[in-house]
Amino acid sequence: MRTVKDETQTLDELVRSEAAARRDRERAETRRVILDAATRLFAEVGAERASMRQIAAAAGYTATTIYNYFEDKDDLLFQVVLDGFSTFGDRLKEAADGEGDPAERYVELGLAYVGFAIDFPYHYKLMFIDQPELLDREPPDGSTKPIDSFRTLEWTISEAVAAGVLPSHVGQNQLALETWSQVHGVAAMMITSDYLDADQALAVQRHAGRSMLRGYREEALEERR
Amino acid sequence: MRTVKDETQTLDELVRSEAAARRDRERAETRRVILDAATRLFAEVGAERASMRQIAAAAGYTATTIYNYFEDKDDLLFQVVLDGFSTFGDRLKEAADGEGDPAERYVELGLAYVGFAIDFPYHYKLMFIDQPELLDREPPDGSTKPIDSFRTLEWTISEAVAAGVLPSHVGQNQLALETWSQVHGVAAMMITSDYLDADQALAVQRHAGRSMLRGYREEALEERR
DNA sequence: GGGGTAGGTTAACGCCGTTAAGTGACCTAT
DNA sequence: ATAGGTCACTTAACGGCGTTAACCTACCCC
Repeated sequence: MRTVKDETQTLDELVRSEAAARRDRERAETRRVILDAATRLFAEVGAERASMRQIAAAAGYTATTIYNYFEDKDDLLFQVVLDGFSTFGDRLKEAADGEGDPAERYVELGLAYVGFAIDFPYHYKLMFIDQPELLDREPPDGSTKPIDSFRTLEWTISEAVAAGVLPSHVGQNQLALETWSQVHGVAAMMITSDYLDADQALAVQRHAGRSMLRGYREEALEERR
Repeated sequence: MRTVKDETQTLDELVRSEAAARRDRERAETRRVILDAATRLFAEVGAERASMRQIAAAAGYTATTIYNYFEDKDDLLFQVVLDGFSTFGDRLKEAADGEGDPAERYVELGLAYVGFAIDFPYHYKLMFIDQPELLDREPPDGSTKPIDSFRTLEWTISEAVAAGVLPSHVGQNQLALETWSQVHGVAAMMITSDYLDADQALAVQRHAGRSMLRGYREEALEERR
């Protein structure tokens, strides 16, 4: 009944590898389904109010199944947040790579930041308001840390300093913190309070960002006198 | 056995009113004990993680007793937040009434805002980050709404506009939103992230606030040309 | 002194996140 | 072909949560 050893092994391995591949595919698919359900529910009712049982039911499973794919609720949240940071990083990069001089790009970066908060308010809330400690968590798969999305900001600022648009004696780190605080303030106010809707937030950022830059530029000019 | 009608009534009423007074006093005292325990626990472990049972135990009661004094956990939280807004309003007023020209007071107001966040980080977190919807809630005892604390900000801004330090064509409401967003950004970053400690937050506010003002003033000057 | 009331308790409900144990289908190997 | 093992998934349970209902008891008032 047995064929030559080589052929048998080859067939065996083929069968085995195809089975393994299918298992992997199905596993990834289930993981995706759960992750999508979690993202939707976190977005709709907030991270705290979305329960594991609800998420599992939305994905077509019972709560305990989630623990086959994620460590716990916190881990599930983290994976959702990682998706958010990926988009966030892309948006910032896009804005920073746009046309215009360093000053213009500085302003555009602020608008892109607020724009992300407008387009993904629930992600923003998770990433920067509710679970800011995730900013510093190391992704298990070795990809870049969330906080690295901010390299774009630092780079844009250093270019602006080099161009003489921002003052150099303040320190680039402090300028980055000031800028980040300012844009985060607008985003956070829009998301958590009723006093700033999306349109107002953009208007506020447009004017406040330019005013900030204007003040900085004045200081940079003085610096060179 | 009965004495004259008048005397009897007087004595009766005296006894009754003293008993009632004692009841009221004890009731207020118990309420205070619970409120203090709640404030401490909310501050120490966060509003979400502090349970009614823990708060009650810290106050020397069982959980259900709290419901004799507060509607529910949310109401308890609100009362803590109201205390915070009282202090907050005082701090802002103090800064706005200080010496100096309108420009100086504008900067000082921003520093006072961040200063409150530094001195009462847990209150700030409850008031503006975790439960911002309480900003608009009406206090049951008819006292001023939390959001009214911001009248000081609006007043300071309108003085600065009148003095020609801030541009007038932007609108005072928008200027207030821009300013509030900026200071809130610094406060929120300090409290929720690890990238800004108290000293840095003050340094950031000092410089960013002045830069902002500088940009605004430039614009106000142009306006009059 | 008897009845009502106010402040406190215990017990319970239906949630929550999470773990342990069990079930059944499919894979593997003889 | 079938026994054994693995893996996805389920049910059951634990302790804790916010909150309500029922009860107890000490005091106030008539």
